Amino acid sequence: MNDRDVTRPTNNMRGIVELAEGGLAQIHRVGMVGQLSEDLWRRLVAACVGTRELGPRDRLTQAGTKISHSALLLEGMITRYVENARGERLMVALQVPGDFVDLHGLPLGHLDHDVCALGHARIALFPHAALSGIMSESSDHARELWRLTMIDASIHRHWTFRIGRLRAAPALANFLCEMDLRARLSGLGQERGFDLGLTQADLAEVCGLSAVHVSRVLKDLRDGGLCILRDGFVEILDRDGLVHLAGFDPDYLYLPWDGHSPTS
Amino acid sequence: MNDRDVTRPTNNMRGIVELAEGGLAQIHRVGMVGQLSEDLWRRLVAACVGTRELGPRDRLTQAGTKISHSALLLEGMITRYVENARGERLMVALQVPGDFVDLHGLPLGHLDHDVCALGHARIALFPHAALSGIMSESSDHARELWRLTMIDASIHRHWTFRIGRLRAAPALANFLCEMDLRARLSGLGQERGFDLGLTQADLAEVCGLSAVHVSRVLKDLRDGGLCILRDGFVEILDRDGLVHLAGFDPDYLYLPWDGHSPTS
DNA sequence: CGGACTCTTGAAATTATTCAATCGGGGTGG
DNA sequence: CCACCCCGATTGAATAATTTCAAGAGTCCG
Repeated sequence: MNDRDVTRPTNNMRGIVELAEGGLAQIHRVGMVGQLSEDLWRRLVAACVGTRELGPRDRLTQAGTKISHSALLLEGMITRYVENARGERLMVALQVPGDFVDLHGLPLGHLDHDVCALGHARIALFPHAALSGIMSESSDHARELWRLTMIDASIHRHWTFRIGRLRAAPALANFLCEMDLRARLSGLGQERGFDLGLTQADLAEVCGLSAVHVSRVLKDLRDGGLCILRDGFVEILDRDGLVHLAGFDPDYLYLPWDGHSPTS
Repeated sequence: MNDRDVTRPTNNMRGIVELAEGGLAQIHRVGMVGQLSEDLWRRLVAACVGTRELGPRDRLTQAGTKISHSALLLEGMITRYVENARGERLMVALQVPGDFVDLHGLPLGHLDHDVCALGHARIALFPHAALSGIMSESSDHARELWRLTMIDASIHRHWTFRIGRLRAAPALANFLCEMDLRARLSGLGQERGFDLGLTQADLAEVCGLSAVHVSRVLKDLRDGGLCILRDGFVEILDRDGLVHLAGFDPDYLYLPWDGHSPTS
């Protein structure tokens, strides 16, 4: 219980007045949106109505609330989590710069989960009306946006697999491998490691473990010379060893150079 | 190991010659596709190139293989599962009649997981080219199809939550509640219960448990007067009790009458 | 300095897995 | 027809994995 209470999101929604107009020039392409066509990207930049700053644990969206905009993460990290009536909670996704955070809100209208910032974050906002306009102009663009959300769904599937079939140590290693790769793709992260803004309690919520057990497993990874997590920074000591322990295979991320063509 | 080997899928792909042409009249609308607009449904029926019969454990699609058609499940049940190089395996979705089985293959081009029939199943096939045509004619239709896949993703999230945060008994109860509801929506399933074509080993793969433990937990549910699973049929004795144990809330299924409008 | 948060560690309890044996039903080949 | 075998389910016992409870150390910050 205490593990959970300490990370409750705040409800500092920050008014629309704080939108930074003219921030469009600051929208650079990294990570996932780098896969989009030039033409779609230009239209997205034109459709952006501004950026917004989020502080730690600021909630962006709440389950069940209708939404009219979708957000692209520019800086920082954002978590999406499911919580039931009993307060049991699990993170079901983690977004890095270049990820759309709630593009699925466009076809769905409202979300089934909450969305909140982990540390400081900056997002770009796109009105659903404008996105719908882009979709109706070009079905290729519609498919590109659809595809982004389907990669997100693929990641969901592998998170399910990770939690359901891997033991604590391989599961944590697997998660760290995924984030190491995604962080490097989004411009964060170097050969040495990457900045994962998570506490051990957060990691527990990602992997369906208790915070205490995460502490023990991280000690094992550390003692095993695989990686060290300190102050939110994951230092990779033995990437091959980590990948092997995790049984990590990045196919599910649908990276553009993985030998498959994206569409038929 | 043995638990897994016994349920290995067969590779009886059944040739395209077995397509039952003119089976279009047999495509009735149940379950999820009942949410689609009349107009889209008509176009889908026109785009269908036939139906196909699948036997128990027949594999429909394999991870990594390019696909050119998507399938709508008409009868029976189909499972989607993730498997890693070590043979560890987990079911990540279960489809009932009225569900599109691999519509996400349209924007993705190939799947990250395997798809196979549980018992006997019948599917309707739609060429991606025809579906792309439907999408380009109407962005409303594109959005409807997109929405179906996003509900699928929502279910993924809640499967992750179930496995990551619920104990064995609540998790199994939660899964049974979901399938009870979805089976009734797809025309299977009565007040008394529903036909879930799963063995205990299958249930273990759904909930990330061992088959032995599933057996024990089912005994507890039986002894507790909640439900009885026999020969694949789930008899619901105390639906409220089951829902309570599970902490089940069906919001994540985005049912059309749940008080939210589907789109903005 | 106090308070909140994070991490660590030990010990006990709980939960789930593994191993192993058994039992019954349904099919199959002799 | 019957013996046999495979599969699914069940149960016990031992083991392993993980959680919970509890205490304490270090850090940051007002």
